[in-house]
Amino acid sequence: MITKPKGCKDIYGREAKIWKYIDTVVDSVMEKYNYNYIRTPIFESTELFHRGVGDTSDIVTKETYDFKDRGERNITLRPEGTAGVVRSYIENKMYGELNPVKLYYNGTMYRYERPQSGRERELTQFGMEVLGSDDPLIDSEVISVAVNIYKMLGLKGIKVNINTLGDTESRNNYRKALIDYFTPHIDSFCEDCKERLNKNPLRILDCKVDKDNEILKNAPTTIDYLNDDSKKRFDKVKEYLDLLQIEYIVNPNIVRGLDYYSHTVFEIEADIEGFGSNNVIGAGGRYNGLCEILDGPATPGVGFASGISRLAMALELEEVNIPIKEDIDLFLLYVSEDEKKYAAYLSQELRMAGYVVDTEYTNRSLKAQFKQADRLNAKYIAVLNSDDLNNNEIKIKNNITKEEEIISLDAIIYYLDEKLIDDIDEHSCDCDGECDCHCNHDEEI
RNA sequence: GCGUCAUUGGUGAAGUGGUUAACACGCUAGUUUGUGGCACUAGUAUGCAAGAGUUCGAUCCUCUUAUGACGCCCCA
Repeated sequence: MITKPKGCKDIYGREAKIWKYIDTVVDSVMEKYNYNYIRTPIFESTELFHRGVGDTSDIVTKETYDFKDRGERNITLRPEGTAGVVRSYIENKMYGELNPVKLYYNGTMYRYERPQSGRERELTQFGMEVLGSDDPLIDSEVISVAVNIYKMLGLKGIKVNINTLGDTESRNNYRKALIDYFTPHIDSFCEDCKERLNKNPLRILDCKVDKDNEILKNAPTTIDYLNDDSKKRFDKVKEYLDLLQIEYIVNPNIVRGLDYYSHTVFEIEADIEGFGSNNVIGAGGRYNGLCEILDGPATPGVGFASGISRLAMALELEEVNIPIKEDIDLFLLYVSEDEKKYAAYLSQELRMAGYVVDTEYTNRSLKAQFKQADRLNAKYIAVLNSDDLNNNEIKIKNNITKEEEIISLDAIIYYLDEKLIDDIDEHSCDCDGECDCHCNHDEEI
């Protein structure tokens, strides 16, 4: 048997519907904030990611899907969305357009990782990038978009952690201060932290092993090393977040691994039982240095990304009421070939008129067809009977109340119209629109 | 790259070094004569992830590989 590659997943059935629902919410919120959808290639020149990420971490050396194509070009499957979007911004000279450029994407990413909770080799992320503005309001807006998407989805227990790394100067000073601070005490830390000391000292701050180490608790924080401009900037971000009524926690241990990050960084957690060791559902930050690294004009940027798979998991764990259509309007049953032909004709007519109609395709017994109709949650069923059809009539049955009526074939659309509109009025998610379930009470998705 | 545990049918799974791999759900068909969902009956793994080894004999023991779940490193 041929199986899917390691760390990949087939999304189908109910799960696929949840994914699609998340996509619709993402689209609608992004559109309201006037972000434009962008699709960039799933693979890019290897150099794009190598340059963007630098060679300090394991990312480039062991965690990307790299290959040579038949033309000997070095290709990498995109491991994240930002680099491709920024490349596109530069290559298409979007900096000459109305700025800032506000973009969002939604697509698959590829990381050569060992699969575990919330980690797959093929993952789907949506994200957003704003290029061409250094205004702290944009930082706040990006965070608020993220939070509002989660709220619209119906997630509760959303926690925003923010921090600032300051500008390059502040960041470098801080890094140096951290090394100076930890070096005399490094023996009391775990082996991994000893490794991190010179490679990536910021990572010591969120070490899982040493999280209770007293020395760690008294470590210098980024905020102590901010220069005045950076400090003011961070205050502004917080001020705007307050204004937007986004709750947040300043968490000095939030860091980003890569050098191009500066100023605002944030992670959004969802407090959900059974979510594994890592409950971060989205993260982002400002990357004012990236555009230049990629040979573009110096352009400030800020972005955010979130994995769909974990969001879907979160929605299921929280038992969020998701408006998923799980029924059909009408199921047509038949026995003879003539009736089958009429079923084919009628189902097409009704589908074009806007109804969700299904019928029998495997020539099963009538009994089996009734079962099938039930499994599909058909609201109405109709057994096509040649005698009725010859009289220009059809027997249609409400599959919930079991009421049966014989109506004229010509009237079937009017009949369904009337009946199904009634049903829609009655539709509710048991909360009468008063709770925060965010389900759509007026239309079905 | 490292570690722990796992892998039996469409599904949930029981089970044992020795001829027919339990039970349940599901599915298909029949009893039912063109109005079902109940009930009853029948059918539904030539095989216990793959390969190699130990053994008279292995689904069960050993090794290797693959995949999965979870964790470490890393985390864009």
